[in-house]
Amino acid sequence: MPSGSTLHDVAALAGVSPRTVSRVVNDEGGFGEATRLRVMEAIEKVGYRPNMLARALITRRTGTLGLVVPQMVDPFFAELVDGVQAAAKASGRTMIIAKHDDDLAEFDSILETLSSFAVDGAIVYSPRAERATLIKHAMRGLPTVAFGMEISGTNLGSVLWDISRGAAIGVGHLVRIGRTNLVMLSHTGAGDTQLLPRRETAFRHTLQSAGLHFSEARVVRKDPTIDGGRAAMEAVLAARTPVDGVFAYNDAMAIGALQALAVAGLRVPDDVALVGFNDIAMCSALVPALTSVRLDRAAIGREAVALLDRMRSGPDQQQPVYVDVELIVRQSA
Amino acid sequence: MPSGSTLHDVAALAGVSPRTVSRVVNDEGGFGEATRLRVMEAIEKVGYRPNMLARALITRRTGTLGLVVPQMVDPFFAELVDGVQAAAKASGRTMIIAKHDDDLAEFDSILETLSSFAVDGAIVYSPRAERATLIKHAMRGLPTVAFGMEISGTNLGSVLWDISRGAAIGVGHLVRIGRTNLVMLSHTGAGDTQLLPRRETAFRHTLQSAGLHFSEARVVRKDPTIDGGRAAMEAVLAARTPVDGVFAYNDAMAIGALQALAVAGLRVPDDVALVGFNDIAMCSALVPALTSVRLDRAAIGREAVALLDRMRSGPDQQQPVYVDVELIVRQSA
DNA sequence: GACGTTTACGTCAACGTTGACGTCAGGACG
DNA sequence: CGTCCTGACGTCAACGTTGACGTAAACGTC
Repeated sequence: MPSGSTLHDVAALAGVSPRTVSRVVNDEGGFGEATRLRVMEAIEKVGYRPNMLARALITRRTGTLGLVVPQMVDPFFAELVDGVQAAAKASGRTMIIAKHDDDLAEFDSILETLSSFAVDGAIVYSPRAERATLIKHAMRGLPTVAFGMEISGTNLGSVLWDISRGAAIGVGHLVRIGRTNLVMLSHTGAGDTQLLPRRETAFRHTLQSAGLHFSEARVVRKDPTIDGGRAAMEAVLAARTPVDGVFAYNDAMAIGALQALAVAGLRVPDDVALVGFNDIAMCSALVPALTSVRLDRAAIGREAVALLDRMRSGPDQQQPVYVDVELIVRQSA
Repeated sequence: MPSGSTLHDVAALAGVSPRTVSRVVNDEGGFGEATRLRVMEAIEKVGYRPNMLARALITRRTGTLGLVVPQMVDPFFAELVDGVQAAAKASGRTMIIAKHDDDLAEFDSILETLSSFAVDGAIVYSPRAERATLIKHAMRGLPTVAFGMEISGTNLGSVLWDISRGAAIGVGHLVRIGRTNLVMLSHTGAGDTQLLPRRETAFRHTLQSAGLHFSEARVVRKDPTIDGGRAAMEAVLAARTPVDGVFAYNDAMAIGALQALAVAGLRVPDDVALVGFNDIAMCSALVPALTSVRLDRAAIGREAVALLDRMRSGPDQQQPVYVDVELIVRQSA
């Protein structure tokens, strides 16, 4: 089995020392052109590939980044992965991805694995905004960038987006197009304490500052899924709450709401305007196409990779990076 | 920085040799109970974590599997990842995931990275059913299981599902419920030569064996996306092809068709029955819920991991493994 | 032509771990 | 009491690579 040929094999064939082969492979300089050619030829002939394990054992660098997300079935995360991967590729690194399913033990074990593989850094969407695990591994030497939660310190950085502003823009749009009876379809999740209240708070504040009536009855909480969104919308309609505008916690809930409204014979946006959150790709494929608050996944990815770079070369503490949000207006509102 | 403590540190603290610490860590036996306790305590105190790089450099094993898919934005792949990951976790391995975006060079580079990290095996959904790259890395020593394409040899195995049968079942269901004017929404993809024709062939055969009329006009090809599905369905309606049953290449196209039918004022399933393919999770959340041909992702994952195990311990050649498909009947047909 | 500098290598050790093998004390056994 | 075995360690080298350093020849330079 030609399972592995090493620097020695190449060196023997080319009639030089392994160290010289290494120099050629890494293009360190310090070798003649004739030698280089002989070595390259030998490399070709024996099919030499550098052993990253041995290399990383010494250099403690691998050119590889780890990306950790809760899951990938939600298109938001799948698209986030795309964004980060594109950025990593653009800066010449390979990425390995892992998912933790919101399981804290799994999360810890993933970071352990990444550490032990000596990845150059990790980009992480932490389960339930867990900090302790993150800090532990960062202290042990894993440069880490966290998404959506503010954290800093040695080997730690964060990339954030302004959920509150996003929600305010989304709700503000409903107000601006003249809707006065607004409802928010929100998320029951107890764990997501970092992100959850901000949208609801922004919803309330925007209503109040527009002089519109707010009551607790105008926030319905269900699972952040299509089914949850449909159930929430059905609950609103069943309660005969007057409604001409709906702000959804995420796009999945908005899709569910769209279905419930269709079944009830209400037209979107004529009878009820609808705004989603995250702007997953599917939004533009819906009928009517869904207006949604966009988080620019490509930008998020770029910022995360760039921040990691700065962390590895710059001062210890890096400021959190904010990525802008914007409203993508389509047909539904 | 407590970046890394080694066997030596632990050994010094516990008053034994590094080799003994190694024995305790790996539970090899050959040490006394008192020693074990002292070592464990020292490990705890210095926060020792084994360095996988050094270990793997010798043992050539890491307890880690690589999973390579084209992308994860398509829920089919996201759910496939879930299935494989669950199986890997159940058998005590960690998984790292990578995606190749149907880019052959990227695919090669991913397998290279996995190889150089000495993963214990790779589970791969190859771009455009590419074989050469797969074979190359398998020969160099990477045990590999391929999805959806028949391949075998040293370090190679495959897990397959019967696309033809799935398509026949789906179309057969439309026939059985009395639909006679069937249309297939297919895929323009030129690359997917392995999988593509099988569905169309099964569609034609099933029609013919039911004594129904088949013509090329009854197969419309567009992108395998929601937009593509909608466009395809619109084309069918615009051509005034009589239609009371639709078989879609995948669920995304079926969703697009659902939209086009709704816009045209046709009821599903009363006027037109609709069958999708893959049974992504969203099928059950649609209105009407989508009847679809299911590929059991959990079973696929289990079989792939199990096959990899057999490959690493059994004879060189392993037979391809087939995973069953079934029709999940919901409201749309 | 003596001397410093550069170029093109080679040598050796180290990264952290495990495989192979050695050793020494204690116990069983005839 | 000698022999053999076993358990509980230790020693040493090796995995494949790179960092640190050495060196001999070639190349100026005044």
